[in-house]
Amino acid sequence: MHESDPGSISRPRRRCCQAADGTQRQLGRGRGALLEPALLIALARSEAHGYDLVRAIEEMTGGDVVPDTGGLYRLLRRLEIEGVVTSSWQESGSGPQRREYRLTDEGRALLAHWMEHLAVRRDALDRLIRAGTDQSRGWRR
Amino acid sequence: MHESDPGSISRPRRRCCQAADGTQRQLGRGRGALLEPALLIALARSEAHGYDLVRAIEEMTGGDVVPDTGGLYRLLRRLEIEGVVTSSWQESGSGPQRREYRLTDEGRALLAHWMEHLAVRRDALDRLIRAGTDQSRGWRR
DNA sequence: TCACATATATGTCTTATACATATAGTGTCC
DNA sequence: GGACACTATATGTATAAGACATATATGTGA
Repeated sequence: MHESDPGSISRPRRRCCQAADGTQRQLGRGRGALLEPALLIALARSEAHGYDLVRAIEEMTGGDVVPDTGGLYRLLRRLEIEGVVTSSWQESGSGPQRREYRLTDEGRALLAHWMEHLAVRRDALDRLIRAGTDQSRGWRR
Repeated sequence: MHESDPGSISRPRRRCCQAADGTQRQLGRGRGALLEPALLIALARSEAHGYDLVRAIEEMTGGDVVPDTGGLYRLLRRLEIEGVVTSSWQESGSGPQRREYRLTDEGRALLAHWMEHLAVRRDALDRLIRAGTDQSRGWRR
């Protein structure tokens, strides 16, 4: 019907990233779909427990991806249900109990799929960045 | 409490991408947070109406980002409310009515912010891909 | 008349993400 | 021994993006 005017204009405007405390910990409002592949890559390197994975992922991405621990554990649970990882409680000596996760064959297959995927996404991202950079250099139209 | 075993194991397993029809149109289950920056970049190049933007974005990303039209129009509306774009109906001759969008100064500022952001994300993605590739080459631990 | 392309728009369900919070063990510093 | 910090796993919940279906209107060509 082609109607409707947008409401009465401008607001504070959130940034495209930014956590609640004002720090920039997330990638594009946190959404870059990097958590699952990062987790799989970390686990392909070595079996690990959840808390380790948080730091492994942070390190692998140069500090740019700092997973939410809640989300990470939920993701691990989901991946286990889907047969991508298996887990077992460690009967270690000291400290709180820890669950150790390892990739299954299916998990390795999924990782391989993700790798192709990330390459495609990087290409798309590169093209976008180039388009945007050319733009700001000023040769319009 | 540390309890709970995940349910009775494996399921069909969705891919990390794939649309409902089996085609691969999305990036990582569609979530790459590329739509907003792609739209801003396209609009920085030239004012345009929504339908054009779909194709411009597709072209800019080498066909890897095919925006959902519904989401795109909703995004445009949101951006207008936030003062990032302005729009006006075109009184063109033939065809259905079209709304033309252009970036505001605030929009250009947001784009600049996005550009820094995309660069960070690309670096994170590169590190991830490198970590995963090294991994599959087999030098474990 | 019917299909198709252009063009804008809404309805709605699912999922990820973000953030807060709960819990428990272990060490340390005063 | 109490306060605190760190390790470790987990749940509750609100929001927002995304995916898909569908509605609408105009115009073209078979």
